[in-house]
Amino acid sequence: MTKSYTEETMMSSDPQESATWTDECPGSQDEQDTEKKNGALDSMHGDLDEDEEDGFNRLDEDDDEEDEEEEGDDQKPKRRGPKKKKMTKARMQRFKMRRQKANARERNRMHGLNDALESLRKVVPCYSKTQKLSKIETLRLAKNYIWALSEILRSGKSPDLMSFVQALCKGLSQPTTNLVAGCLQLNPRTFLPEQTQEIQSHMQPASASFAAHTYSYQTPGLPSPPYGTMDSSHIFHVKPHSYGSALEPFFETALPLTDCTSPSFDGPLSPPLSVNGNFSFKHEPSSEFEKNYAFTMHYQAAAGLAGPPGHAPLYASSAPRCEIPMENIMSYEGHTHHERVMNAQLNAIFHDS
DNA sequence: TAGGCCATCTGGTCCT
DNA sequence: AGGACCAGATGGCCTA
Repeated sequence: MTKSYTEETMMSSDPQESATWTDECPGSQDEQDTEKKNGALDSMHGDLDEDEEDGFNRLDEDDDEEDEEEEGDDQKPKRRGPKKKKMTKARMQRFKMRRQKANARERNRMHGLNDALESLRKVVPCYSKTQKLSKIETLRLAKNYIWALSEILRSGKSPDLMSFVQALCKGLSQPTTNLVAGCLQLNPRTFLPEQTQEIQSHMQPASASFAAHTYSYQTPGLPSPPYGTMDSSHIFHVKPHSYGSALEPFFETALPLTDCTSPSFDGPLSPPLSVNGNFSFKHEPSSEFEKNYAFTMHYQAAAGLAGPPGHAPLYASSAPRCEIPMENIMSYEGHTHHERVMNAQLNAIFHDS
């Protein structure tokens, strides 16, 4: 929705015509919804318009009835303090005008909030114009992403793609997890705990550490599943048509790897892979597992940025690489100059030194 | 049809 | 007094 309910609009709308003030703003579905809702609500007020005096007198009567219930004695004063002002037609109009202005402000405020959320969607992994993440999933994914990037900077070591995706998907719903995996062209089954254990055995220490972090936190207090579970079991419940099912029986018996009681981390992780899609991954399967599943991400020379000098070589690991067409991960269109600058900076982080 | 997600309205509270 | 912010309520849309 792009409509902006200006104060002029609100001010120009005669309260007497409140049932139709939104008719001046036809447009999108949202706008039409707004019109419908406003119309419905205004029609309620419209009823008040017709007999507003009666309506507010009824309110007063209700209050009086309450007083009678409370005090149960007609001889006692019905109300203490200043007597309620009678709602005259003029006061009713002012009230409606204030309410309309407040509603317009609130709409604009929420639109601003949604705009900010949309901006956030564009800078977290797996941005898609067609399949938008929900608000809550966007926030969770962003939190994971920030955590993952921070962890990379802190440790100066690059995780493998699997660990990164696991971190990204922490606490996310199953559909979102599938979406992230799909965006990264990963088989969600590779997140399975068993696989993770095997992966970790193949990992370079840094990656293993990263994965350990991945499973060392949980999202407490989240609502009903699939949200907020520390284990990754929901990740395995992928749609059959989305991914291979050769190992399905195996995964169905998978045991949770995660210690769901650990409060050490409250958010998911996400790899530096999406922001601008410029990271290079080469696929050189070096193990049977990797040949089957793995797209192990290798962050070139990520070390040394956050770590002590001379730490960089840690990242020139022998970990397998994969080449991921980043345009599939995130669309570049719609990114602002600022975002591109940020992407360039991130690239520098992972490619320099 | 139930549940999830969303936009909007609304009244309350706090701040300027 | 008026605006910002918040949370609850409500109803629409969509999907499994």
